Amino acid sequence: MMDTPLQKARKAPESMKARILAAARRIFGEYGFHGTTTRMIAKEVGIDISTLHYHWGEKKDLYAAVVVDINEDLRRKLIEVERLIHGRPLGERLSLSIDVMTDYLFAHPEVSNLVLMRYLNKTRDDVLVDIRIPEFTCDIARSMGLAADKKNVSADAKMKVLAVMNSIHNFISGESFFRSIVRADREAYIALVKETLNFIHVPAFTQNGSSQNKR
Amino acid sequence: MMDTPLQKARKAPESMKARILAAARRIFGEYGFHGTTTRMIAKEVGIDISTLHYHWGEKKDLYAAVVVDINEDLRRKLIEVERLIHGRPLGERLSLSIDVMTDYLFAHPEVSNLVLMRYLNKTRDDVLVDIRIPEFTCDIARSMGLAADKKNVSADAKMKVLAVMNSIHNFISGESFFRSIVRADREAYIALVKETLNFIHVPAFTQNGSSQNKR
DNA sequence: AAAAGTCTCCATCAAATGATTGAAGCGGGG
DNA sequence: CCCCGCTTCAATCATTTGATGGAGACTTTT
Repeated sequence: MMDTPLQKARKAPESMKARILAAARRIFGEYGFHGTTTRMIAKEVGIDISTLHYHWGEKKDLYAAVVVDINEDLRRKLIEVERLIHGRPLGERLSLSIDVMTDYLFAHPEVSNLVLMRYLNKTRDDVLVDIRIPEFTCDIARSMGLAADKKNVSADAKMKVLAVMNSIHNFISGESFFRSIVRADREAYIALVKETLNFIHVPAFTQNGSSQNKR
Repeated sequence: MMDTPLQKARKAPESMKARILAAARRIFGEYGFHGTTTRMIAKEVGIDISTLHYHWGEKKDLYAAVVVDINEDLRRKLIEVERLIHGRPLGERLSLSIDVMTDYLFAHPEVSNLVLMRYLNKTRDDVLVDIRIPEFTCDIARSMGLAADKKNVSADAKMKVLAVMNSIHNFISGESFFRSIVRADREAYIALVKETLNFIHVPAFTQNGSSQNKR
């Protein structure tokens, strides 16, 4: 006997609220805040817009939840990476971080999209969310040996971290665009991204003058 | 005797069509395609929306015109930079390019914004414009000595150029955000950006292995 | 000075969009 | 079995938004 649509939804392993959030991540990540309509998200989940509003309230509240969600994911991943690279020499730390973060972000491109959109696009209705990037930046700076502790990080060190982070996000978010330029399939493109990121960043951080951080 | 509003507009040095385009650059650059309404642009110019539609037709046509406009500006600037750096050694070429392009883009941040948005945000209504980035990429690759001619540029070389270009655009577009992180005023931030870009990119392109391009 | 052309605005429309309301479906506890 | 809370949806509302028509102001042409 067939399930009614309602029963089907009930049986879903994820709650409706979580399913909406997941869909919102994808759509907001693809089209941005103003480019996304609540109807687009509802359609992606296969529900009515009133159900969406029932669970999340206003559009901007849902968007705020999405931003918090991806920030949490990003934080978890960064902690994981920090553990992984602990104790290795700087060049290796950087190379490994690039490798792991690139793989992660290619699997979750909406993270890069939303991070980048967050400081590129202004939003007419100001959505107030605590963005965690400043905090992450300090963490990474310490982890890369650019600062002694995460409280006292120089502007210079922060800028270097931002440069590395952004260059990764850029290649993820611009995938479709850049792939058409270099004419590569997905796999080849990912390899190219890693190669390029290593080419650009490793020499800068391992050159003489910052080699005291190597160990 | 006071001029009527109409007479005042007539006397404007720029044509109404050009004024609308200039305002559209700013607003589209700030809020993106969907985040911008024709009313916002009209208000910025101080005119009625019907006047805007009279000169430019549909919203997407105006947006397309803006993209073409910034691409033309960017092309001109790149040619200028190419002339400026001609004949110098690679490290100097790169450093000088960063300096000049950074100054230019900080004076016209909507250029960076629109370029980045172009390959980040999808647009619901597909605006079809020939984006010139692929062409620029090849030009710069040749200019940087990464390719013999602009017809045969390897994927590898293109990726390196894209990495450099994007890192500049990023620091311009994210100015307000990044400045709050590093707590710098505009002038100090610009200096930090140049310093960071040189720190990141110069070693990569002047290290042993690519020094044959140094000449 | 009349006519034609150009440009601008006011009023208005139709569609899209964010949001709400009330009714109905569904499941669990009495 | 029936009530009750939780969830979902169809219908609907109010506002925003892209776009247009027509009248009026100004300039140029005749």
